[in-house]
Amino acid sequence: MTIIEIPEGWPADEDAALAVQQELRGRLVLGEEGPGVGEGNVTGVDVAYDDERDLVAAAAVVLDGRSLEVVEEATAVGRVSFPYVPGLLAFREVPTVLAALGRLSADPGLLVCDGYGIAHPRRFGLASHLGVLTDRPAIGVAKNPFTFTYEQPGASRGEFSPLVADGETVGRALRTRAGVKPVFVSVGHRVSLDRACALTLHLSPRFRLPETTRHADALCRRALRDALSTRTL
DNA sequence: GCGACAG
DNA sequence: ATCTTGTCGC
Repeated sequence: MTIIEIPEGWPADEDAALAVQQELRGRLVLGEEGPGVGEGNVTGVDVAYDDERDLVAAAAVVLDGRSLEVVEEATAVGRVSFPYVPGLLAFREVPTVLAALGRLSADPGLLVCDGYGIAHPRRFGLASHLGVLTDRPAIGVAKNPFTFTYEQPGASRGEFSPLVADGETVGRALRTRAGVKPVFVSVGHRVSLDRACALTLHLSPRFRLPETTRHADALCRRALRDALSTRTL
């Protein structure tokens, strides 16, 4: 199996990463409504790590936007390209995720990321970063509130409350399952917040997390396990 | 200065 | 993210 190399010129430290982030932030497109619910494909992306061996496995799983059936899967294994720094998560995941996406033959359609979009210290989280680099609509569905504040949304599925940063609404705490902790949705690129939430609900008919991220999560763990057993090191 | 902090 | 046993429940 080929191990994805870290790209030439990849930021080597936080200052360099911040500069790249600022530059890419200028290409962010907001104000577009985005794909309709049930329209086209939806692709979940996720990664799993083995810090011990400095490896990261990424998965991209394409689902049919209407039936949520799997259309295609792809994986890639790479070297960890950056330490985990809150606010710079994308620099840790992007090279391998792009490699996995590049191995798809189907149209990825909407990108559904495990993390945040513009709900971010500098309004440019993982979902925005991947959206801009691929120029595709993207949303972020995170499992934790990060540094943001929010009021508990109502207990019924579909209820939500604003996710706030510096007095500004940057996303929503959205209840995808009655009585279960909400997920945290934010716009990534070329999708409105209303649409991002409607899509998230459609993608989460049974469990708290969207089917896209559930599939991607299972696949990247599998890919990492396979990579570790297939090689001698 | 210290603590918190997506994955 | 990952380290980790059993256990309660659909």
